[in-house]
Amino acid sequence: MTRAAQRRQSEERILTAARRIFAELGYDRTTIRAVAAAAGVDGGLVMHYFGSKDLLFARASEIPADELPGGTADEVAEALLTSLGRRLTDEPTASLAVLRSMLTNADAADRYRAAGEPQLNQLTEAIPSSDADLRASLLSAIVHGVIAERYLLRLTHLADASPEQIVDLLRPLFQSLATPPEQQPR
Amino acid sequence: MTRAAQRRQSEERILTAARRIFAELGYDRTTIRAVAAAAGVDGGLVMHYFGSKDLLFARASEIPADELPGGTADEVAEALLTSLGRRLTDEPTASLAVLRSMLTNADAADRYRAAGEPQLNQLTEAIPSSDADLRASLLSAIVHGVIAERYLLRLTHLADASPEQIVDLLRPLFQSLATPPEQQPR
DNA sequence: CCACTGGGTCAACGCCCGTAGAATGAACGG
DNA sequence: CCGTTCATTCTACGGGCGTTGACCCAGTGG
Repeated sequence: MTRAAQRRQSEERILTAARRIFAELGYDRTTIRAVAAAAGVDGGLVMHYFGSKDLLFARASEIPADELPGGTADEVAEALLTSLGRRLTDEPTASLAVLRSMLTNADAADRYRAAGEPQLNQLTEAIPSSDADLRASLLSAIVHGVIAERYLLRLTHLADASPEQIVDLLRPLFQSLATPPEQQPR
Repeated sequence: MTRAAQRRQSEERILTAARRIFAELGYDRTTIRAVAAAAGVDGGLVMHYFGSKDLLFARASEIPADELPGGTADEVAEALLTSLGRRLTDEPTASLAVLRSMLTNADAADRYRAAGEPQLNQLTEAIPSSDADLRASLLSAIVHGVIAERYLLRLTHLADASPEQIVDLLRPLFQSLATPPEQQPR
């Protein structure tokens, strides 16, 4: 195998292992040695490629931004539900790594805020109300609360439920938050 | 000062410092030395009194159970809102210590589950629906999600909002979750 | 007043971690 | 074919941690 390919493969194996272990144990409890062992390489190699544990975490927890399409409050709420349904269907390991670490690691907390900010802004703009920012924050808190308890804490009823069931139960809540009283149809 | 009083005072100072630091940094990042320093004593004394870091955490994070009165689904939902309002008004340090650590510490996760279980059961029993357990879990997830983002992540809009404002926005959501369709007045 | 209990301190041990740097050997380019 | 690059490993250092046990000294009870 060529050297370039070898390197790409090793980096990929390290990143995959890092994502899994960071998501399982959080930043503090994952050790570079453990990641290296899971990837089948030596710890020094991880250093050599990624520079430090912080940088490895940064690379392992890069999250593809899940943009919400603009539109009316109802449409944006529905888009947020769809996005949630997707994240409840296939487990997003990289964002779980951030979620698992955000309460005990400042970097992870920043990354969490940064990842949620565009969604938050889009929600805020779509909600026609003076307390739009608080409503948007509550929506975001609900989404992340559900994901955290399902995947990280594995509370049985949330872990066992189907994505559709959860999304259906949350739909009226999202509509209620997205639609202030003075805008609701009577 | 008598020796018994001296000891009680020292234990109390240690526990208070431990609660604050555990809530701030989480289990892993708080060191016994830091707790001892904050309490103005030596690290060895903490060991002497509490036996181990785990036991100290257990003692520091004892949570007074916040029982929900029974009743109809609506009443229980309102009681849950009241309880939330109380927790949004005066910061519950001990339960923040658990919350901060639950994603990275198995003990904290267990304590979190144990603390939420009675509320969860009471909610489940009050909700007249086959998916009552999922609805109750969602309610619990929302409560904890809001508290976590307000106190631990300090997302500005949630941290700045008044408890009343938050409770008022959540009331319709709680009613929606507590009242399944076939029970709703038309 | 004296023997003793017990609150409190201090220094040290053993462990694990992130990180650094030298060493090795196989792919590479001319 | 040979010098060089580079993927990879190995060994070690320095620091922080939980935990331990010896030690000191002020209350305490008789």
